[in-house]
Amino acid sequence: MPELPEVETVRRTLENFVKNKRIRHVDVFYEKMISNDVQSVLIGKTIEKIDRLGKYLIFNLGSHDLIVHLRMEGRFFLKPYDEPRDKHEHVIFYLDDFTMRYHDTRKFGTFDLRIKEDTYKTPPLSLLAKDPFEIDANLFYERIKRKNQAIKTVLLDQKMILGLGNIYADETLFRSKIHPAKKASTLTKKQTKLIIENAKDILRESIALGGTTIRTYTSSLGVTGRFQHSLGVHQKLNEPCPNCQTLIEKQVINGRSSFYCKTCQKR
DNA sequence: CCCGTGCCCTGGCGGC
DNA sequence: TGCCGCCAGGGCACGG
Repeated sequence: MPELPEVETVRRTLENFVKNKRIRHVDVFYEKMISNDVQSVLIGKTIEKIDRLGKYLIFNLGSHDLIVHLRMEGRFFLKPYDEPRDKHEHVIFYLDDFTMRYHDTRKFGTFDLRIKEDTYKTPPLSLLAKDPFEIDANLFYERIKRKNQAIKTVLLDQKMILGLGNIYADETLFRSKIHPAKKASTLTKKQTKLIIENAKDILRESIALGGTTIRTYTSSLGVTGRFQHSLGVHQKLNEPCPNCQTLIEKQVINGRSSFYCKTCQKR
């Protein structure tokens, strides 16, 4: 599941190859992903650059932006024009001299076209909070105090704090020694600041290692992340805690699997 | 407004 | 070996 570090890795890698390339043609094999009118706008546009906001990629096409969310399994591959289509390739962009193909086994990914002026003024991007690098700790604490949800749920809420998904939320709470089911409103200011600092550290470390390659999600373009070797608790049910050897437990919180050490992480 | 639930989708896995 | 049912999960719609 690509979170901020994985999406940043994709952005950096992909931009190297497709920057200043023109979209000559687009084939869509799953209509729910891109509608016909969107498709026609894309043709003839040049990919000027690729930005990222949280887990969204923003392809700058001059007058328009194409906003892409990879969700769980979305990936881009670069292939020659004549390479046969894989059954999970749902959108093929024919660029100047090769194709950029959107591959997504679960078809959860999304494409949204906006005229440039609207990109950051309209949903989904207009609704997003700031990421851990930009967020104001005092304001975040004020908002967290009024939340009746578990802190894990709050960290996954992109309107509260941007860029964390299930992996990095679990790891942030582990490093902060806070139980994922702890009510957000009971956190101290000190704990809130600790969460932000640890989230920054973890995201930075992961970006430096090319993200996390776990289970379903491997990046494309030959990039294999290495942060999975740094994980403390996520997906480590019944493995010993790296701090105290207590076996890692799992609890479903608001429908999301949450891994934690019951000894290190206080409720 | 706030919060919880179900949905989207399909490969992979456990159980028999 | 084969088949069935269930699970994973980010964001959003919906309902209490």
